[in-house]
Amino acid sequence: MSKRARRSSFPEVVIERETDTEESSDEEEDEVELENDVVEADEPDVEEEIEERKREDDGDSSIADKKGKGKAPITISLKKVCKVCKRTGHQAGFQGATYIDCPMKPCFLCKMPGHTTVNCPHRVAMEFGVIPASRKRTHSSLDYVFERQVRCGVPSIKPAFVIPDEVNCAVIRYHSRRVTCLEFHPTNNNILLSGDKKGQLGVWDFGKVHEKTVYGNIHQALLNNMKFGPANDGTVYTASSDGTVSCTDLETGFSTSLMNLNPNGWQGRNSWKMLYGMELNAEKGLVLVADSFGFLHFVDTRASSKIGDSVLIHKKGTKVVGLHCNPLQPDLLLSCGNDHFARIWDIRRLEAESCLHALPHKRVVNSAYFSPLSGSKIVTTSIDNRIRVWDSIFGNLDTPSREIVHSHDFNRHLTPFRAEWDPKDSSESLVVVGRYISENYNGAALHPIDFIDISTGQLVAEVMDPNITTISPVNKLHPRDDVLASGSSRSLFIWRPKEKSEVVQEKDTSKILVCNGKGSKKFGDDSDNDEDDDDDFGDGFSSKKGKKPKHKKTNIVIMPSNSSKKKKT
DNA sequence: ATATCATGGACCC
DNA sequence: TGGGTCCCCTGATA
Repeated sequence: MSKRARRSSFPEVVIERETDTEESSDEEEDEVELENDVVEADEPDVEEEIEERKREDDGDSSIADKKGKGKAPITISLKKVCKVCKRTGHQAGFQGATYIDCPMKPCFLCKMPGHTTVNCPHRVAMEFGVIPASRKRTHSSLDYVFERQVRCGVPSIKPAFVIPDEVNCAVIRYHSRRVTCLEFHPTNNNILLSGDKKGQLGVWDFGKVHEKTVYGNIHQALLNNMKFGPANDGTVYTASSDGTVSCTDLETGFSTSLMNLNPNGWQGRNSWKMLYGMELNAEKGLVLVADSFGFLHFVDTRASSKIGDSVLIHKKGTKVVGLHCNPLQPDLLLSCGNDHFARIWDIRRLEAESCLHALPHKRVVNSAYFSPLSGSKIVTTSIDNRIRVWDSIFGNLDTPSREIVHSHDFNRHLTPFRAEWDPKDSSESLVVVGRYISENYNGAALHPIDFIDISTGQLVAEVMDPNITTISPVNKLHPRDDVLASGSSRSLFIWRPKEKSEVVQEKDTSKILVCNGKGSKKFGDDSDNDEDDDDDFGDGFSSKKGKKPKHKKTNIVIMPSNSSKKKKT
């Protein structure tokens, strides 16, 4: 009790010397256990003790003598130490399902010093975790023009957003590594393609749930991007960190390599080229693909070979992570990368330094997309935890027209977060993006998927499922249906609006597939009687944080990986 | 319950 | 500019 009271009286940043009696009695106990080996005299304060330990580590002579007397060196942990800043007096980490930030670090959400996530103004606000920065140039002449001449053409009542907020079906541990990208089939409404870190390509008919295929022979490393062939929707183009672009027939899995940037194999990391962003130009029959050294390459789809010279489009030696062509003017190319810029190019006049606009960011830009219908807006996701909206008509592109603070931190073990447009939203304002930071939902730490109205900066909806305890960085909204596909770790989820899914659920009873041999072993015995399988989804769902999630009754079908995946090699 | 690891980018000099 | 070091809300596996 006294500990807690004292902590709450702390100033936010300063840590006082440890003089608390209760704490020091703890220390003494520890020291007794340590046989008074290291700290004997007057109680030094903690920092001094740490110093002493350091000196010991460095082989300070007097301590070394002590060691020489046969006593084993002892590392003491007098107090609980913050795992983030290694100081005492506080601890960062989960308390139940709530994460306590280290007060010595800048806010984990907005990156500003002086407060933590718990009392971050961007979290305390109504929008809860998402708040817009104030609009720039609020009374410019452009705004006046917009209000007078354009607003009247825009329907005054925005159509209500339909949010797919309930998991309708899923494949648990579909992939053997984390999902890196998702793509809906352009004509078949129930087909979802997924790429993973290993380079495998998944084809899933989520209408039939069980119909799924994994092609494992296309790439050797991360499948970073894919696009359907514009002329033939039975083929898909893929770009990978193995440095190749492939074209794969979805029926047969037969795949041809169109380009290989590492023809001589592994020559060290300084020369190994990886492909990230990819885009198609149907008109010209081109695949545009960008590598990890800042270069853009062209592949002729008809000749199946690289053509033309590569062009440096981002700072030399930095990764270009995203490419997107303007939906109305396909010659306009948007690129983004690790040099903290998103850039707009005209591919008809493309050469180094020829970019039309450079959109500066504070950190790496994970993604940059033109708005899907008019192409007049741009949404970028940057690892400074901000989503930026740039307006090419009503803004000057020098500064974003809006910045939205949103938790989507970089983590080397996660697929980078990307805010994705809703292609069905005629107002071009709805965006979906996964959230990194967790929230305590009835005792479970969950990472929701956020729907943000970028015209207001407001959080329209946050969707989560108590059974999805992992972060969902990969999300895609269906081009025609009210469906959200999300990739979370190795699993895929299909979300639909609640009412609709309940109707469907009555008809079809097997909505969740559990793959992977180990998972299936645990549940293999129950696989036949899917009447009362409401205990668990599979061990991919077991929660580390907080209490085990309780959830509604769901039917589970367990498919051992070797039988369910017809892996073509 | 707990330890280990995978391994990209920031940041510092 | 390049090498060394650090890393927090992971997630799978031992």
